Amino acid sequence: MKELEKNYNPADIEDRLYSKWQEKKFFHAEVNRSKKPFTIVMPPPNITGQLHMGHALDNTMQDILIRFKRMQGYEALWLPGTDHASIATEAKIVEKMREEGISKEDIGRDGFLERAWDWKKQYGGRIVSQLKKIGSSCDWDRERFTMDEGCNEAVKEVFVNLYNKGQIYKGERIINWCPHCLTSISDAEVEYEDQAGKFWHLRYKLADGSGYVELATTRPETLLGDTAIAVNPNDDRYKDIIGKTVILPIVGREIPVVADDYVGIDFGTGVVKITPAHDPNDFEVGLRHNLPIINVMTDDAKITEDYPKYAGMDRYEARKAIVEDLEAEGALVKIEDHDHNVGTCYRCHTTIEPRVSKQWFVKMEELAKPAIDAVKNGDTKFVPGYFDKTYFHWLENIRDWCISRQLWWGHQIPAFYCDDCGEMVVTKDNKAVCPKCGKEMRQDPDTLDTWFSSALWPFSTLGWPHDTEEMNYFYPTSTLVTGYDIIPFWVMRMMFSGLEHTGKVPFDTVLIHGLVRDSQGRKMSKSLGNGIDPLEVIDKYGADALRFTLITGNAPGNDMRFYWERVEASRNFANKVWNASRFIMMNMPEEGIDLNKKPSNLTDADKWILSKVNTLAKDVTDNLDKYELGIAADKIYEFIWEEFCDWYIEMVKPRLYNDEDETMSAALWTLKKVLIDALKMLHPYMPFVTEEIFCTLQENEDSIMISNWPEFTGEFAFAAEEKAVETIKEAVRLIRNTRAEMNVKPSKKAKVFVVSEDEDTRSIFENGKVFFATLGSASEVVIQNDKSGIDDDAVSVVIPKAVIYMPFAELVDIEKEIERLEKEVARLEKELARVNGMLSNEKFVSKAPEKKINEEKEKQAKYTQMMEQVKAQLANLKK
RNA sequence: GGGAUCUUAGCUCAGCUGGGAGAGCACCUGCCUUACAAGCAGGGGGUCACAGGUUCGAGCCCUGUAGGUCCCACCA
Repeated sequence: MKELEKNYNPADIEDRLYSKWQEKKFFHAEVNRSKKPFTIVMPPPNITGQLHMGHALDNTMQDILIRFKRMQGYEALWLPGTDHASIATEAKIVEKMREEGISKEDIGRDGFLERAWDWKKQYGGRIVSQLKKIGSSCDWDRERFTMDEGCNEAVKEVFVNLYNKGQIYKGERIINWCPHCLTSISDAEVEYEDQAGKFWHLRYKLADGSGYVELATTRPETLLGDTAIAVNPNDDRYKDIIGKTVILPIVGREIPVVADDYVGIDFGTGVVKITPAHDPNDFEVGLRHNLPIINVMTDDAKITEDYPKYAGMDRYEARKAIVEDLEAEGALVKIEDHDHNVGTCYRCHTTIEPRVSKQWFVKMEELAKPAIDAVKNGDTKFVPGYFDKTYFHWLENIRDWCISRQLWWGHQIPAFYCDDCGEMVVTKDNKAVCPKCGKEMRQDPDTLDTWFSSALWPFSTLGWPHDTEEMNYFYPTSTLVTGYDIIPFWVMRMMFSGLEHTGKVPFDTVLIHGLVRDSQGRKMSKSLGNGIDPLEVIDKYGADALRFTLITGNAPGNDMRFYWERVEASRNFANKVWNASRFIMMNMPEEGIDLNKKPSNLTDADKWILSKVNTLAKDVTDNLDKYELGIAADKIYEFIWEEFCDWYIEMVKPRLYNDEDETMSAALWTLKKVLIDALKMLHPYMPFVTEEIFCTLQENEDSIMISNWPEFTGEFAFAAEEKAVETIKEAVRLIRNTRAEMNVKPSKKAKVFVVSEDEDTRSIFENGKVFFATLGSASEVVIQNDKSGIDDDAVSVVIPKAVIYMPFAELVDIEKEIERLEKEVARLEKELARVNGMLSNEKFVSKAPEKKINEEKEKQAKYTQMMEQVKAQLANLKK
C-alpha cells in the first residue's frame, strides 16, 4: 500500500483527480430507465464573469447534492452552461472597442457580432475552468450556452407561441431606459437608491391672468415636456382652477389643469406637473386625460434639437440652466432639500430615464396565476419555506415584462416588417416575405432580454421544443439552487415559462442561499475591493477546505461572512482526515483487509464505533434529504474528529501495537470499514481528499464518487455495546478531569480502583479497563465489589453505579479533595432539586408524556444513588 | 408605507417537529504521548434583545416594544 505524505497537500492531487473523473466519464449521465433520475440545471454564469464566492457557494451546494444522489444510485445529471448576458457582454465589448477608437456603428451589426462571438470563445471558457477548480461534477458533455442552436430554437418557439396566443404584444409604453447602456430594461432590472436631491418650488401663471399656481418638482428639466398640471379632484383649494389652463414657464406653452386621484392632497403643494414622456405616473395620468406626449430627450439623455437653447445638454446641465432661467423669469419660488428614491440601471448604475418608446412586452397576468398556484399547492417548494413569500409578492404585483432590448448581442426578435406597407410577420424562419406586397421584410433590430432565454433554461437544455428522451426522463428537474436575489429575475420566470410551455413546473425544489459577505458583513464588490477570489483560497488551502467552509456555520438562506480563519479550520479538518487515514494505512498488513469478511471477534469498542457510524449514515442521509447540508456536515465532522480519531483510534492502538493480540485484525477491519463509510459521507463535501484516500485504501475500486452511499443496517446496530463504551468514556473523562484538577503530571501513572456492587457494571469495566491505561494514565486497574484495600484518602469520582478511586498517595491535599467533593454534592443537589421539583409537580406527572416522566424518574434514581456514594466518601475523608 | 428576516459565549454563527444551552475561532492551564503542534488533554465564559401571554414545561409557539439587515412601493 502507498504511503501518504505527513501533511495533506491539496495542490498535489486536485487537478489530477478532476482529470481522472472527467476521463472516466463519471460526471456523465444518460437516460437510464432502470434508475431514478436526479437533475440539476446549473444557473448559467455569465460569459463575462469570473468566479466569485457566490458562484463557489452556489456550485458547491449543487455538487454536494449531485454527488450524494449519484452515490445513492440515482442517475444524477448536473447540466452546466453559460449565459450570453446581453447587456453585460455588449457593454464590455463596446468598452474595449472604445479603447481602440471604434464604435458599434463603424463595424455594423455583423462585424459587432463577430467580435462578440470571438469574445465568447476567448473568455467563455474561463468561468468553466474555474468551476472545475472547485470540483464541480457537471456533465460537461452536455454543456450548453443560452445562444446555442437549441436555445435559439426554443426562444423562437416560445416567442412565436406567445405572440400567437396574444401573450406578447408590441406597444408604445413608458419603459425604463438606461442612457449609458442605450437600451430599455425591465422593471426588475431597476435598482432604487436613496439620493439627496432638491425640491424646486415653481410658479405657473394661470392663462386667464387670475393668478398663479405653485407646484414642486424634483426634476425641473422635464418641464420642457410638461403637457398638463394636475390636482386632486377633492382638493378644495384648487377646485376652481380645474379645467383652466396655465402658461408653462420658459416654454410659454399653454397647458391644462386636470383633476386626478393620483395627486395627493397632503403632499407638497398638492399640485403636480405632468410630463407623460418622462415619468411613469405622469404617463398614466396622460393616458387618462388624453394628454400629448412630448419627448424632450435623446437616447443618451440629452435635450433634443426642439429646444435650441438647451439642445445637447445632458439632463443635469439642462437642469441647472433651466433653474437659472426660471429664477430669471421669476418662476422659482424656493428650493428645498429633498431625499428621494432614484431608479438606476442594475448593470451600470446610471440613473434610469423613464421614456416612452415602442417595445415588446409579455402580458403577465395570465402567466403569473399558474405560477402562484404551483407553489401554493406544493408542486414546487422553496427551502427555506419562507422564500415563497418573496416569490408571491413579486408575482402578485407583477406588471407586463418589457422584453425588447436595443442591443445587438442576444436573440434577435423574430418579427419582420415590410418597409413598403408596414405589415408585420412573426415567424421562426430566418427570413420573411411580405404577404401583402411580396417584398423581402426587414427583421426587428432589437434583441430579447437575457432573462427571456434563461427562463427556458430547465427545458431548452434538455431538447425542448423537441420531444426528446432527455425531456421525458430528466424533466421536471429536481432541485434548483440559487441566491434569493435571483428569485424575481429568474426563478419566477422559469416557473411561469415551464408551466406555460411544458405544462409542468420546472423543478420540485428551489434551494435558496444567501450572499457571501466580507468579514465585516459588507457585500463583496469590485468598487470596494473587498472581494475574495475563490481561486486564491483554493491555491492556499485547497478546494475541499473552501467548500467545507462555505457549507458550514450558517443556516440555509442566510448571508454568511467569509473568514480566513474558518478556511484554516476546514483545512485542518481535511488534514485530520488525511492523518487518520495515514495512521490506518501505516498499520495495515501487506495484503490489506477484506471488507467482505466481517470478523467474528469484534470487541465492544469495535461494535461501539460501528454502531455510531451506522447511526451517522441514517442521520446524515435524513439531513441531506431535507437539504440540511450544514447540519449533516457538522455531524460528519464531529464523528470523524471526536469519536473516530480522539476516541476509537486511541482505543485500538494497544491492539495494533501488540503482535499477539488476537483482535488486531478485528480492529484493522473496523478501522477500515468505519473510515471508508465516513469518507463516503464526507465525499460530497470534500471530494478530493476523500477520493485520494479511498483510492489508496481500496486499490481495486475506481473511485469513491461512484461507490455506494452508506445506509443504516440492523447488522451494525449495537445498543448495549454503545452504552457500555459510553460509560467507559465517561469514566475516562472523569479520571482526566480529576487528574488535571489535582495537577497530577501526565507522566505520573496511578493505580485505579473501580468499585461497584452491580455485576453488569463490573463486567462493563472489566471489558473496558484496558482503556484506562492508554487514555486515563492508569498503571493498573482493579475492579472489585467493595472498598477493601483502598486508602481512605484516595481521590474518588462517582459515576452511576460505581465509584472510581485513585490513590495518589503523597500528592493528595485532603482539604482540597473535600472541597472538590462538596462541589460535586452541590451539583447533584441542584440536579436533584430540579428532577424532584418536576416529579412532585402533579400537573407535570398528569400531563407530560409517559416517556418524559420515565426519563426523569431514571435521572432521579441515578442522582440519588450517586449522591449517596459521594456523601459516603466525604464522610470517610472527614473521619 | 408594506413585507421578509435577524437579535444566543469576547467574535462569527448553529440549535430540526417546545422536555436539562452548542460549534468554530479567540482566551486560560498542562502536554513534542511513535497519525496529525494544521495536534492532544483539561478549563473559564451565556437573565438565549426586552415585556407580556399560551403550556406541566418556552431559545423555540403567540402578541407587543426596541434595534439591525434586506426586498418591495407612484407620492411629484
